[in-house]
Amino acid sequence: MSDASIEQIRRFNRTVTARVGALSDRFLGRARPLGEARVLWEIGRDGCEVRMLRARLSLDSGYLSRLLRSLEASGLVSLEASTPDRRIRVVRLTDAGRDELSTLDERSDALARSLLTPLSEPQRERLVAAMRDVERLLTTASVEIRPTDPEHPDARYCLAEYVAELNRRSDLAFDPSVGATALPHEVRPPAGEFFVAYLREEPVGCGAVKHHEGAPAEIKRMWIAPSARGLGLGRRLLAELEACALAGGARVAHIETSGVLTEALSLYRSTGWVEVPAFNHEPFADHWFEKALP
Amino acid sequence: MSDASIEQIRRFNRTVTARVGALSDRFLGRARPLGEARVLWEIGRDGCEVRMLRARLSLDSGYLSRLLRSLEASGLVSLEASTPDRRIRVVRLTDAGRDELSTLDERSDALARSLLTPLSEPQRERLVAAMRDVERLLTTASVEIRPTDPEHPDARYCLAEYVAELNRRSDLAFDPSVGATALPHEVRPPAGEFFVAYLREEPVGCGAVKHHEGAPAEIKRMWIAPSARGLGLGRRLLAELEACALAGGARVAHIETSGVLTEALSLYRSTGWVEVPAFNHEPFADHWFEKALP
DNA sequence: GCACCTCTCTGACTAAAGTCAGAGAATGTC
DNA sequence: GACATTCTCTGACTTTAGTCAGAGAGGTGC
Repeated sequence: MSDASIEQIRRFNRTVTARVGALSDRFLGRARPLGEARVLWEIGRDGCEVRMLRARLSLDSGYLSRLLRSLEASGLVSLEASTPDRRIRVVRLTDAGRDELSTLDERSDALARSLLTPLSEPQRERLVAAMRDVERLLTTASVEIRPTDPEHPDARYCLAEYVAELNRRSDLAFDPSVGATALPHEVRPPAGEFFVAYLREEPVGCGAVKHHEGAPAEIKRMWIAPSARGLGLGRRLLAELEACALAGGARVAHIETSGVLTEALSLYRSTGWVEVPAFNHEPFADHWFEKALP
Repeated sequence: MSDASIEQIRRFNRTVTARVGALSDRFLGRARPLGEARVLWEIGRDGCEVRMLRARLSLDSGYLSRLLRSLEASGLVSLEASTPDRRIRVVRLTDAGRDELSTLDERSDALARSLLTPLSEPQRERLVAAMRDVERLLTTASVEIRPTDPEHPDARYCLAEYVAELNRRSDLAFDPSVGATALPHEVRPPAGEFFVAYLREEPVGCGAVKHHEGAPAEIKRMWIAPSARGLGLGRRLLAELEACALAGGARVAHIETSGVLTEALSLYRSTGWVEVPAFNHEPFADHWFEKALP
């Protein structure tokens, strides 16, 4: 990480927050306090739980409560108790709120246009492409991979999605409870470890390691949410899992997978894993890989 | 300007202001209101005139006055009257202020590092490169080209720099008052027009048009500040001047220039101008161009 | 010397943003 | 059924941010 990189990022921050940040605040905030505009924006067309809002905007509960009250008084949102759990409140846009959001959208478009108009066509293309890169890489950088209990709701959610995806893509019905080889206690310290990848506090991937004293560690249940693919996240998660296996004392790691998971196959092949003969009888597996950990 | 471009910019704004913007506010602002931090930052190591600060941060004079008072009370800055004009006040950082600025710098570096660390080396390189592109293109986009009176101080500044540069780069001494062909009244409506390019309210380029009823318009005094080169600004300024010539009724435009201005030569050649025999006797000129306006 | 600038400061405001402690309802846990 | 927990709301605050009108000191041009 060179000084020149750091310097470049600082220049970027300066230019972008000055130009985009300040402008977008002005654009969005006109005629409505910025806080309210942000809330309105974040609620979105489909409504949203209040606690979600609080988490996403990281606002004080009292403050948010007041903001919502003010929006309700202006007739832009309506609040109601959530049906299953009546402590939770759900906020929805009224028709007027949707109109307001549309004008916010228009302003946001106008801002975007104001950035593009002074540029020539090739410059515009380069700007948009560069913005796409920055946005994707910052998104990638903001993913956090955290050790999580395999029975934590987020872990369960990921596992369920993983199974659903396998079944969707494969003819064989995969039932994780039949011949289960990654039971909670097997991927929980000290036997192993389970990781969940979070993007803005939402689970978007998982993976597990099973330690085996004096034998290769196993990497299991690696999954990335479709919405988070193409960010290079798989590579990062895999590196994390390998590091975990190594830290657990393994010198070699094993992975088995199904040929229907084509992204996984190419990921393994491009990161130093070599295909080996079957080393177990996982019913859904048809490819087996091995890697020597450095 | 496609919808996809607009959409991409909106996504960018969202991601970047959420990630970089909010973070950098938090990073910079800790233990000190953001307003004060920004002022401290903008004063810089070498001190600065108060009116400069006001212009650059576009703050109300009363508000800035109070911010400076508060910084002075914390012992971070000292104020003194400027020596030539005692109305103007100059702010300087004290030793404590410089320390404080260093910690701001460190935080800014830490922020930059926090963006890079989760990424792989190739990703880092791409992020930095994309940030450089975005920063440069946004800078370009934020340049405003405004019609300005040729005797306005900003216009005079640009002209003086233009002359100085010609003399620096050429053996011939160029004296704009000898055989002057772009006198103020010639490049002021209705006879012509003078343009100044502003970047953050500072003049970074100029150019003039002289209309000639029923004859080719002349483009004159085109100059871009060295600090603003490489932004594609010359091309934009030239387009503006051509548009002005066209709006003034010309169907053809003329430019003469000196071979020492190599960037200008290649700009003209790459934007549809064709070299023609000398059409005037400008003492410093050795290349003459013509372009049919669409 | 006079009128007219320019730059800065002060006082008197308002609005927005954010914090904190605690109350109250609904729910899950044993 | 008691108890802890979760989620939301209220009241009482503080701090930032920003605006506006006007005063006063210092300059410039004639």
